[in-house]
Amino acid sequence: MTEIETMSKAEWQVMRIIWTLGQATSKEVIDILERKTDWKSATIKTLIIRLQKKNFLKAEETKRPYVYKPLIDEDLAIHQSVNNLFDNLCCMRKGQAIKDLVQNSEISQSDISSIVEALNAKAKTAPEEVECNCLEANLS
Amino acid sequence: MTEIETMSKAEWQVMRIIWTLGQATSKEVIDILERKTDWKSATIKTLIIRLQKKNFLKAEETKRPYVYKPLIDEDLAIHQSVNNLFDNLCCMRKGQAIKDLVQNSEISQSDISSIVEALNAKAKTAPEEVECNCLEANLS
DNA sequence: ATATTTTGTTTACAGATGTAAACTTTAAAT
DNA sequence: ATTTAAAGTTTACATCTGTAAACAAAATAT
Repeated sequence: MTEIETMSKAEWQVMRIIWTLGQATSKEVIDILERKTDWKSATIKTLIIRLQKKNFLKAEETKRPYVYKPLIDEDLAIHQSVNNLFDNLCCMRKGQAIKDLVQNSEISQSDISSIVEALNAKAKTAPEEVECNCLEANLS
Repeated sequence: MTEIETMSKAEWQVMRIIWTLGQATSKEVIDILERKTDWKSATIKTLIIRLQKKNFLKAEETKRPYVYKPLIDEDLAIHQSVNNLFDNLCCMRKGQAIKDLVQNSEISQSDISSIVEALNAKAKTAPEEVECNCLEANLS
């Protein structure tokens, strides 16, 4: 199976800026992150370089300063990260974890409706109980 | 602020077993993980030791073999991990991320109801839109 | 044209993580 | 009492991550 490159916490901060702007120069990223964090510009440069090595970013090198663009879709990255974390959890407890998340996150009216809808659909075939498989040989 | 010790992916596997059993000897953990993974027993021993150093586990050392017990509640650990990850995300996208999670997780009927209830409560005060703050100086 | 500033690349280094062998101490078997 | 087996501790080593300085190349200012 292909090695899944993961994004570190610090790298997430860089990606969020570039996703939000669509593309950005290193200066733009540095200016924003210097306001958000106490990282030195050198640190942010390192993160940009690592993100390129991991193929999360590419530099448009036709002219200086380079313009950095995302190579991965934000929603896909979120999907992968979140599912990767949930793979660690006892499947019996994922429901509670989601509830906890709902209670601790700001969510818009339309997202709330959308989640409720997904839950209603899910209820049609959901099991009464989800069994813990933490001791089983089975991968997951 | 107190340094937050985090649990690595491999360490999660160990903790899940001990949480599920309530307590366990290293042999029990090793037997189960050798069926689940291709880790050598030495690897699992290392994980147990690291978990003790991080204060996630303690050994009952009154008699051999030691009995290892969790020092952190499973739900609390899940809460911390999940929220830690969600802190990385653009707040505008958390709703979608939760929906995605709902669709990709097995959830029991009762958990579904419970989440719907939480969402209904949330809807009472939820904003129409959640603004992206990825470029703001503000922490988080 | 040269000095200076900006931007990009290399090198650095400590701590965390995955992965495990080697060693030590204790308990069990002969 | 000894040998052996099991359990626990130390050491090891590569890669990843946080954090950044030093260096090189290009662009800008003088």
